[in-house]
Order: sequence, then C-alpha cells, then structure tokens
Amino acid sequence: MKQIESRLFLGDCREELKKLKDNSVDLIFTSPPYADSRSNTYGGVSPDKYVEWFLPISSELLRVLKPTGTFVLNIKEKVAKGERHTYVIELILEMRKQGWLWTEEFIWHKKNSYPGKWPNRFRDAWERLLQFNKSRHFYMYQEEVMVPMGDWAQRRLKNLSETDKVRDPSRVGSGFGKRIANWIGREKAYPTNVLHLATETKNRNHSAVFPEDLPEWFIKLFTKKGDWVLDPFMGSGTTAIVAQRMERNAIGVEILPEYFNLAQKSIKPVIETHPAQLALMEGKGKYATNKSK
Amino acid sequence: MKQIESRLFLGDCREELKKLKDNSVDLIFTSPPYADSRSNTYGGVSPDKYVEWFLPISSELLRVLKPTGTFVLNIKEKVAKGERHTYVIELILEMRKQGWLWTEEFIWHKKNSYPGKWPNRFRDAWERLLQFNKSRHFYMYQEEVMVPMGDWAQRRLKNLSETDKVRDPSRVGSGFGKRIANWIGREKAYPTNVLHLATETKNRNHSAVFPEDLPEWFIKLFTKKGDWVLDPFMGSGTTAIVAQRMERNAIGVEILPEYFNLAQKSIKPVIETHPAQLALMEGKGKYATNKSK
DNA sequence: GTTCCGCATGAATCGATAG
DNA sequence: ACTATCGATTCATGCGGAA
Repeated sequence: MKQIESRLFLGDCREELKKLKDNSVDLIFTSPPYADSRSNTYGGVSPDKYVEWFLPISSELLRVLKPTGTFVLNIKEKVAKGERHTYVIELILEMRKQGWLWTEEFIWHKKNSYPGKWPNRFRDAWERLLQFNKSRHFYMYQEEVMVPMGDWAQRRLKNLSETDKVRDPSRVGSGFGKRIANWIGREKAYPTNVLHLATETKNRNHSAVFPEDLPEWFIKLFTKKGDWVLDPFMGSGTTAIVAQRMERNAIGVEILPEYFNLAQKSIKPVIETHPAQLALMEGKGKYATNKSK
Repeated sequence: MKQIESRLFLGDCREELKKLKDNSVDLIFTSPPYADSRSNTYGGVSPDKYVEWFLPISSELLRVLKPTGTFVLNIKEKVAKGERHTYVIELILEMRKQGWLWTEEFIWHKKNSYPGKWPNRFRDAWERLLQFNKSRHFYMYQEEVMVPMGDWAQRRLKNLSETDKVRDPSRVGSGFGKRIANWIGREKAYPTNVLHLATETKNRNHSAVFPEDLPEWFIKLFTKKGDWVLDPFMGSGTTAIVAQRMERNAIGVEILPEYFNLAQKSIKPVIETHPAQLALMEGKGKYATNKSK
C-alpha cells in the first residue's frame, strides 16, 4: 500500500515555490501564461518584459529540480508588429546563463490550430516544448513512450537498398550512421521530437490550455511511479490531474482562485495505491501499460 | 516569347554575391552548410563561430533582396555536449540588428526520418525554415499553395475506402504532396506554418540537402513567373533546378567544383517559354497557372 | 444502436477605429 | 505618433441531435 500525494497551492508561484525544498522534484511540466494573454493573470506580462519576469521563476525551478530531473517548458512567441517576437529565444539564452542546459526542443504540432486569414501569414500550428536539465545525466524512460511501428518499417525497408539499411543519410550534422537493420521485425519504435496532438476544445466548462496527452507523454518519459511532478502555472490542473492518475505525486501552483478551485475539485490530496489489486488490473487500466498515440 | 535565365557562379558566395545588384532578387531560398558538416567547405565552420561567419553573408543578402522579397533560411542547430547549440537563435537576434525582420518560423516535419535512439535523445525529425523580410509589405501568393480541406477530403475518400472512423490524415497541413493537383475542387484551405514532407532518398549520392518539394513550395508562395530566385549555397542545384522548371530566373552560387558541375549539367543557361503553346496546355502543366497579387 | 450532419468554439492576427 | 479595443477572418474537433 502506497500513498500518492497532490499538493495544491493558491498563490503567486514567485512566492509559493520558495516553500519547496532543494532538489526535490523529478519533472517540471508547465505552460506559463504567454505574453499578453490571460491578461488578468500576473498582470498581463508584456512581450518586452517577459524574460525579466520569468527569470526569477526559472531560478527557483532550477533550485527545486533534482539533478536527474527535467524541466519541460511549453511556450510560443507572439507576433508583434508583423514579426515573431524574440522573447522566447532570449529566454533560452538567459536561462543557460542561470545554469540550465538546453537539452532539446520538441515540436508540438497542433493539428487544429486557430483559424484565420491574413495577407502575409498562415495559421500558427505549432508550439515549442523546450527541454531543460541541470545535468547531462537525467532520467529518461524511453521505452515508455514507444509507438506502434505500423507499416512504416515494411514500406520503407522494402524500398531501401542494402546500404540504405545500414546508414541514415539524412542526418543533421551528427556524424553517426544509424543502424536501421536493427528495426526489422520490431513492432514498436521510438518516437521523434515531433508530437502530433489536437487541442481539446470541449472539456467541461473550462477548456484546458493543452490536451492531457501532452503532460501524459512527458510524465511517462521522464518519471516513474511515485516521482514528483510540479506545475508552477497549474491553471485548471491538467498536469496535476494526469500526474495523479498516473500515480505520480503532484505539486501545483495557481494564482487565480477560479482556476485553483477547479483544480481542487478534480484532485484528491491523497490516494492509496494497492499493488496487489493493480496487478490484477494490469492491462486494463488506462495507464497500466504503455499506451501511445 | 519570353526568356528564363539561370546564372550559376562557381566560387565563395562571400565574394560572388558582390556581383549582384541591389534590390534585384525576389526570393532567397537556401540551406547553408550546417556547423561542422560539409567540413571541407568554407573551412568547416565551427558552431561557436557560425554566427560570425554567416553575418557578412546575410548582410549581402539583405542588399540584393528586393524590399518586397523574402529570405527563407533552412537550418537546424546541432547537438554539442548534450545541448542544442544556440548559434541559430543567436543568428536570428544578430540578423535583426542588421535590419532583417524575423517574420515567421516554419517547421519542416521530416516524416520518414528513421526511428533512431540515443540514451538521452530521440530522433530529430524537424528543421527550421526561418522567414526573413526587409519590410512588412512583401509579396505572398497564398492561393498558390492551398490544400484540400479536411471535411471535403473526408467525404470524397469515404466512398473510396472503408476507413470511416479514422478521419483522413492527409488534410490541411499535411497536404504537401503532388496528388493535391488531382483533387481539383472548390473547397480548399490555406495551409499552416507546419510543413509535412518526406526526405528524399533518391539521388542521395549527390547529397541533396532537401527534397525538391521544399523550394517548390516557397517558390510558389513567394514568387511568380519571371521572378528571380537566389541560392547562395546551391549544392547540386536543387533550388535552381526547381526554379527553372517553374519558369523563374535563378541565380546559384557554389564553392565546390564537384557540386557546381552537377548543377551545371542539370540547368540550362537560358530557356524559352512559349505563352501560346503554354496556354493550350493550361491546366495540364504542373505549374501552368499563377495568379498575381 | 449506428452513422451522419450541424454547430459552437478556440494560447491567433490584422487593420481599422477610438482615445 | 502611440496604445487600447474590436470586428472580421477561418478551420479542425467533438458533442449532440437527427436520420
């Protein structure tokens, strides 16, 4: 019998994060208010002051994250005066100065992007998922997010020549050839750094900023059961809800009472897990096995 | 009777670009040598010196581009010491100081990238397509790249296949293939800034950096027939070949004689277009139509 | 009970209008 | 001239009611 906790804090994360211990969190997954949106939150941070506003927070996050942990930041720059604003890429540079390692940038392809038409711009259908770490040696459970191979292997391998099967020519800058022969006959494959998910528009009365599949994927990838997951901009609690369902301890901070109350309604402070019973249910529960999309 | 020219230059683009007139090019599309790759070219630019190396070139490009023109830069940072290197985002910031507008960032999702695996990292399946402009008022022929709408495609395909429950995945955003031309219908939608496109596997011994569909899409989007297209890092000539086929004038610069010769073999210095004959073929030719703004 | 169609609804962006 | 607000534009999704 094991306990899974969920600790929710109502308040400004710039203050609330101070209550957390050093090196205590395994995964931080969050989607902070984008510049000039959710304008009543955090005073509606303007694009020009975004970096300045975020740096004290990322500094605290650096403190509470375990050396083996990971910080995943979902963000996208707005258009200002016809240009993409530079606050996101400036933030990357500044966070590196704080000591963060910019390990990777995943792309979230939003299949149902916001509609609209403009004379010199198409619809924005992607967001950044920036992966930061404290050290090069972080935990990553790659097998947990493997995807069915489908007909990829069959189709590709048939048409490839023998040399093709040995080396990947379309590499980017890296000096490695990839042995593709290892993949023949396998049923599952590792995913790439491009995620295809639709935004959830109709979820009760309050729409989540991101679909549950998004935190779910990263929680599977970077934590195991019983680990601690933190979302300093919890909103209505998507990250914490998913974490609890996946039997990870959760910490959530939200500044708006309206959202905080929604989160509280969906999340129990403590749940008990029953290993024996769970074993019986293995394969039936939604997160008992490695499901993938 | 109209002439379409293709001017190829053998040499270092830092020198060759000086031969071009101010404000004379409608579209620059290029994929420069990535840091540390093509190492015998340009002395094997190291990541740490990449920005410093590229800025004089982008300065020349700014000079030769028409105020209504567009510069599309295909690039992706490599991994160094476990981190994504920052030279690309630093380059964006520095180019803005030169006077470039960072209008947009398209994502090229490389669909058929092989499933690879490193201990800390998944396969990199996307690259940046950075759009820069000299002014907010550039030409963009959006109708030229419209794709069939999702709902429309679904109704058609429903009669053909029994995959009812799964909606057609090749809809807007993924509609990048040549089959679109066959589905000549009313209901089309504008694409997004995420491009789904497979990497090309044939002709790989000549190391085409990108598939022909990539320059084709941007040439359609940002130029009309008779416009001038420039690729300062021509390689084996993919951009110039596509430009000529689409009846755009092309300028290509390549430093390596081996690649330059390959390009020369595929490209004629001058071709003649016959409006009368073309009119008869209207609707059959792949690039027969082209509306102006 | 299926399948199908109508409808509301978004981390958007631009240009015009108002203060 | 500069910022703040607002209407217009547009399309994938999933729900609910209808066939």
